[in-house]
This record gives sequence, structure tokens and C-alpha cells, in this order.
Amino acid sequence: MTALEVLPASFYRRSAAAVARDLLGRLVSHDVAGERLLLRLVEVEAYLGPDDPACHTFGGRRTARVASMYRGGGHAYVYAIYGRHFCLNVVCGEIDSGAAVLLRAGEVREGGESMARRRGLTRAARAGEIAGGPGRLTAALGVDRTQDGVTLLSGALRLLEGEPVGEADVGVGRRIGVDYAGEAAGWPLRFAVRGSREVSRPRPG
DNA sequence: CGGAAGATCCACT
DNA sequence: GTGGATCTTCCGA
Repeated sequence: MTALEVLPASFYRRSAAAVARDLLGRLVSHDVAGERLLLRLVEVEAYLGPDDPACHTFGGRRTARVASMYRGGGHAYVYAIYGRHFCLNVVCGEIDSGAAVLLRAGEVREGGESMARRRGLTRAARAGEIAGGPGRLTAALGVDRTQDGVTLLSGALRLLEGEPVGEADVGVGRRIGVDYAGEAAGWPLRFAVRGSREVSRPRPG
């Protein structure tokens, strides 16, 4: 029994840290090619906005790339990285807050075969191989730059209620791949479901 | 206009 | 564990 109601706008109108914590156990749904692809979120990271040195909007930066981050809670922010991958973020807070949550990993709920195929996996996929990692998650879901700025409240890409995760099952740790941000890289803004095989390493405590 | 770096992933040793 | 892929974005000159 899974709660498939779409998460309302009010869900996103909070700090990125609060939204990130609350996103664990929720579902990402993408309707594509007549099929519903469904992942249960097990790893996310919060990026707090202009005062967060690890955030793309640090210092109030307003470039074409980050325009979606200022559109307010409930929008998608998708950007390309290292020339080969895309990262999917959920924008948080009010308009102009410039905060978001990066979706880092999910467990397959529906459409596993399609997602494995989109990932280019031939043999039977092992746990964590399909959507364990931000670039893998977008590849599995078929998300790319065309989804940058779309609403998550309706349309093909949505977040659903799922089942929230209790405190005892949540690990918190430092953010990955942002050491250039100095001390801010160590802020406790990475959240993961304890015991999930899809969570990338190092697994937060 | 050039250069550098990136919220990553994969193959190889 | 290390290094290469690959290209968009951004900043400084």
C-alpha cells in the first residue's frame, strides 16, 4: 500500500534542510513513453541558498543556469555536470529563496526494467546500480535539461507522498563532492535512509 | 575569447 | 584507489 497523492505546494515552502529530511521515503514519479517510473528516495542533500558556499546561488548569483532555483518551492532544477550527467533538484522555500534539495539516490518501485535499460545495464541489476547516485537517478528516470524549471505539482514529473521515514532510520552526514566550499561542506545536510543498499558511500551515520 | 572547474560515473590496476 | 571522459557554464582579460 503506497500513498500516491502528489505532495502539495506547502510541502516545499520550508527550509531546504527541513524539506530534505522529509523527502526520505517519498516517491519520485516520471511518466514517460506511456509508462510510470517510480523511485523511493533514500538519499538527498540540502543546499540552503545565497548564504551557503556550496550552493549554486551562493552570494545571490543569478545566471541563466540557476534561474530555476529562484522560481519558488515545487519546481525542478536540473543542471548538467561533467559533460555527461544531469542532477535533479527540488526547489524549496518562497520565490527568490534560491534553495533546493539534490536527489542523490532512490530504490526502484515501478518500471525497474525500463530504468535498467535507460541506464544501459544489460545483466540483472544489483542493488544500488540503477538509481544509486545523482547522475544514475536522472538517467534511470529519463530526466534531462528539458525538465529544468517544470513544476512538480502536476505534469509528468511529480513527487508523491509515499511513506515518511522515522528518526531512527535516518542517517545524517556531510555533503558529497563540495569540499571547495570549505567548512560548509561539513554541514549536516546530507540525509539517507539507514540500511539502504542504494545509498552512496560514505554512508552517513 | 580562453581557460578552468564541476553537487559524477566508469573502467582499469 | 586512480584517472579519464566530456561539455556546459562561468569568470576574467
